[in-house]
Amino acid sequence: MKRIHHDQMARIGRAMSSRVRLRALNLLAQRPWRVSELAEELGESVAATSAHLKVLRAAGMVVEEKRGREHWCRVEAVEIFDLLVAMRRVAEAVLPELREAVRGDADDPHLLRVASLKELAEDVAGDRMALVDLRPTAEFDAGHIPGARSYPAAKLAEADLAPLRRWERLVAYCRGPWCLMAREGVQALNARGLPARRLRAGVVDWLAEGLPLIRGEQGAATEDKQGKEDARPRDRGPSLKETKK
Amino acid sequence: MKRIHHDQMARIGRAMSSRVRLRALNLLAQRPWRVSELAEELGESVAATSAHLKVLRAAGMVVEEKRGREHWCRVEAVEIFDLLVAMRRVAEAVLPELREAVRGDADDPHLLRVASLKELAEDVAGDRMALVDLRPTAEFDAGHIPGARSYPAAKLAEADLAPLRRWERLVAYCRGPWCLMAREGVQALNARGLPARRLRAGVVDWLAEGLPLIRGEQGAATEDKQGKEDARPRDRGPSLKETKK
DNA sequence: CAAATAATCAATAGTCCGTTTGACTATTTG
DNA sequence: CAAATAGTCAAACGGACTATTGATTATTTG
Repeated sequence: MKRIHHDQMARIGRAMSSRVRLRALNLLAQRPWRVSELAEELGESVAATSAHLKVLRAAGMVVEEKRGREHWCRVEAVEIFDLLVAMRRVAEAVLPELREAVRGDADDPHLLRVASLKELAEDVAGDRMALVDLRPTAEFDAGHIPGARSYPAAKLAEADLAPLRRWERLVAYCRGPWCLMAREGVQALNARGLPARRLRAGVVDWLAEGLPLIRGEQGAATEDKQGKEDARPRDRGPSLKETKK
Repeated sequence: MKRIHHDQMARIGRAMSSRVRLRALNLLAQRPWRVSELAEELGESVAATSAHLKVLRAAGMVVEEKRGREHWCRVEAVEIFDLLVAMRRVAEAVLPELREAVRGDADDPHLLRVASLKELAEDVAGDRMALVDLRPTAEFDAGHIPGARSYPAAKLAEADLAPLRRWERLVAYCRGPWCLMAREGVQALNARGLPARRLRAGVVDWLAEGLPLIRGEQGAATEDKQGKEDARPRDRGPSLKETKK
């Protein structure tokens, strides 16, 4: 009886034992993706991506929904956000290379040191600080930290930053602690005279803390809001529909 | 740069992608073990166990210390307890077989329904309830829930249960939610007229909640405390000593 | 209905895992 | 120092994993 349980749990471990699948999971934690879209972002072939998604689905970590000829994949179980954070914490605590990277991060003068995300939420709610979401529009729309403004890193150069100049404290976040966009985005903001700092946490950390996200566009940032209107919102539904054994 | 991080994290996933390694991790979370001792408990050859431990060490999840000709292995990073719990929660939420097992568990009349472990800690501290640790003595000595009394499941039949008769509420726990000892132990206690219930949580859950364990024997339960005096205490030290690349 | 699109599937080849076996190293004990 | 003990290591074998290729299915569009 005991064996079965660990056998099952090993499927979760296996799902998270590949670089590609972990990257995919992190992307899927931001918003639902189509298979080919994901493949492109990952730099993998569609067939390979499809196979990886099959493993993730078999482990129940990703759910797929067919819409016409497109297959939309998403992370559904909220427990997975906790797992991703717990795993990252272990990796950062235990693997020499990552420990060093974390130590280097701590020296980054652009990094915001924050006691807790809840406290940050209060600062934002009290308008004592502006929160900038650097992720692509589709990810912002699928779910962002309350009060955040969308300034996609890719379009920062042409963005009108005037609305941001009235805050003394400016904090930017993106997909997570290892995401390059935040580093580059913060530098770009600084170069344009804005005192922005980088938040290590992303929406995954936010959800793992039990804090709520806000869905839907609200942009107001880049005037051209670009297509992507088909990016369906994250649906934190009651349960997974199928795991197709 | 991003690739490296996910590559590293994948090592953690890989370490947890095998049934045997997961069982080993769960045992190592209870107390430090010697290699051959672990091999026997797992029902695997020493060589195979050694190989698995090598993987776990490479992932930084287990540390080894040589004492004479014996190699003692243990889980050192506290973050790992969180990870084990998070992973179990995902597995139970997402995998059909385990969801069913959990549902079945909920119907178990012997299962204690408890709001939070902290509340349980208060009940035990206030002497409104007795806590019984069913694990082997060595594991109890390496770390147990404060207030728990050691009644190893293996020796319940010969144990003197008289000291337990003065409580109306009796709760037993063991290695974790899937451990057979708790089920059998609770039945044995009930058979002998004690109104014991089973606690789903084990010491891993306890630690993941940030609650403290107590170390050292205090037995008083079975008069013969059996050898095992060499089982060294869990050492929640500052960091891992080496990962030997 | 034919063409185009989105994705899966099946077969293949190369790689990586996990176990076993027997040899080897280090340490203790007589 | 020889024998016993505790583990690791190297080779080998079978099985599983991953990426690629080309074929196949389902759906939409013209």
